[in-house]
Amino acid sequence: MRSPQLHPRTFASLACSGCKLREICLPVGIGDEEIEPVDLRLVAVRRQVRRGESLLRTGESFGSVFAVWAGFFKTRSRTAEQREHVSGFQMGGELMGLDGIGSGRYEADAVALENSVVCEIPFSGLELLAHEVVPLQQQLHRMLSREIAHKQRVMKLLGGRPAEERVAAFLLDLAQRLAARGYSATAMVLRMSRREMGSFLGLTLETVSRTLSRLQANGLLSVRRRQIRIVDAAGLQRLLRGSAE
Amino acid sequence: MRSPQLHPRTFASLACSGCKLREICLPVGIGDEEIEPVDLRLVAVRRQVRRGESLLRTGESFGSVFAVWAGFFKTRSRTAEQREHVSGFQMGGELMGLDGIGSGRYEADAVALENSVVCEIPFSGLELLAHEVVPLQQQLHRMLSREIAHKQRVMKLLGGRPAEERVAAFLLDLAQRLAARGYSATAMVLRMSRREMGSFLGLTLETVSRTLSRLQANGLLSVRRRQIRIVDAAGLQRLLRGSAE
DNA sequence: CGGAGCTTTGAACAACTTCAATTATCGTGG
DNA sequence: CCACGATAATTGAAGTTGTTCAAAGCTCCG
Repeated sequence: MRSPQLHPRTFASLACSGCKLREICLPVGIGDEEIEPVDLRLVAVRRQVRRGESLLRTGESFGSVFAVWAGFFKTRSRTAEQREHVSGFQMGGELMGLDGIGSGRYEADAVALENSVVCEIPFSGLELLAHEVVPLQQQLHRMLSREIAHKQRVMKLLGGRPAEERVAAFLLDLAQRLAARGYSATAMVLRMSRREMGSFLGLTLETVSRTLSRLQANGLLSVRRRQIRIVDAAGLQRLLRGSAE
Repeated sequence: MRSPQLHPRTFASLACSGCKLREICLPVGIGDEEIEPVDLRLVAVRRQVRRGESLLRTGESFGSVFAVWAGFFKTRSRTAEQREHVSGFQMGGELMGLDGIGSGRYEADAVALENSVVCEIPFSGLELLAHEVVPLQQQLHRMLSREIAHKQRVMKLLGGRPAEERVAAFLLDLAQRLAARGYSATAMVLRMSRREMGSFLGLTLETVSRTLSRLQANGLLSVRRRQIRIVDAAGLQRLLRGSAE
C-alpha cells in the first residue's frame, strides 16, 4: 500500500482525503499536509454488509473498529432471557466496536438495518497512526468521549423520564445527526422497527406506537409508519425542557 | 517540576510509580523504565475534596481529567425540573471528567460523597505524554472504552429490568470494584443515600428501600442502613442470569 | 437530649406492560 | 397483476410494577 499507483482503485476508494465524511469521521482536524499517511494506513478494507447481516458479534475477539461509510446499523446484545437489547444506532461517520477496546472482546453485535458499507480500521494500526498524527489522536479521544457523553444522556432519559420525552428526545437526536450529514432535519425515514426503537428506549413496541400516535395527535409530528416528519421541533424540545415550567 | 530534588515532597506524593493504584489507574502497563516521565508530568496537583464539595461542574470549560486517589464520588447532572440524576459513582483509580473531552465542557458535576483526594491530570499534557509513552496511550483508550462498555451495561439494566435485578447488579458491581481494590467483596458500607442509588438506577428511593428489604428477606443480603453484606452472591448472580431459566 | 435527615413501611394511584384483536404494508409467487 | 402470507404497526382492555403521598422509626451529631 506504499505506492498508490500500484493499487489505484483500492487507494482511491479507501482514501479518507476525498471522503464525504471527512469532516464527521475520524479524520476531522487532519490537514491536507498530514492526510497522506492516514489515506495509506487508516482503513484496511471497505466492506459491504447486507441488511440483516452481523458485522460484529458479542464475545468475538476485538481487533478493529468500524466506521459506517454508508447505511445504518444497530448495536445490540441479548438479555439473560435471550431478548434483544439495542444499545445504539449508527450512521455515516460513526464508529462501532469501541466497547471492545477495554476488554478485548466486542460487547455487542452490530447488525446492518439496511445495505451498508463500512471501513475497517485495525485498532493497533489506529493507535500507531494516532501516535504519529496528533490530530487523529485527538479526534479519536473526542469520539470516545462523545460516546460516553451520549450514553450518559440516554441513561438520564431511561432513568425515569416518561415515554413521551424519550421518544421526542430520540427523534430530535436522530434528526440532528441526519442534518449534520446533509439530510433533512424534519423529514426522515426510520430504519428501525418500533420494537428496536422501544428496546433502545426501554419501552415496549406498543408504548412507542401509542406515543408516536399521541405526538401526532398533538400536532408535533406527522407519522406514517416509518416516515416521520417533525412538524413542531420547538414543541418537541419544550417537552424535554421540562413540562414543569 | 523538572528536577524532583527541588520539590521532594511534591514529587514523592505525586509519583505514580509508588502509588497503591498503579495497577488500576492510568499507569497500568507502564514498565519501570518508562515510568519516570509519567511521574514527572502526568499529575499536576493532588487535591483534597471535602464531603459534599463539587470538584467539577456541568458546563464548565474542560481542561483536566481527575483520578480518584482516595474517597468516593458521584457524578450527576440535573433534569429540566432541577432534579438530580446520578450518572455514576467513582472510587480509587477511576477517572472523572472524561465526558468533557468531546464537547470541551464537562457534562456532569462530580461531588465527593466522603472526604476525598484526587489527582488532577491536565488533558493536553496527558495527550502529549500518551504520545511519548505508548502503554499510557493504550491504557487511556482502555479506560475510555470501559467507560463506554459500563454505561452500555447500565443502559441495558435501565431498559426494562425489574427493580430487584437493578439493585442486585448494582451491588455486585460495587462489590467487585471494591474487591479489586483490596476491600471485602461481601461486606461494604454504601457511600450514597437510597435516593442517590435510586437516581442512578432509575428508581425512587422507596423502591430501592423496599427492594433491599426484599432481598434481605430472601436471604440474599443483610441490610442495616448503609451497611450491606452480600450473603448469597451466587443467588444474586442468578437473579441477573434470568429468572426465566 | 433534641432535631434533622435518612430509611422504612403502608396505601392509593398512575404509567407502562401484557395480552389480544385488527389493520396496514410489503414481498412473492401464482 | 392480483392475491396471499408474513411481518409490522395500531389500538383496546386488563393487569403489574413502580410511583406518589403519607407517616413513623432510627441514627447520628451537635
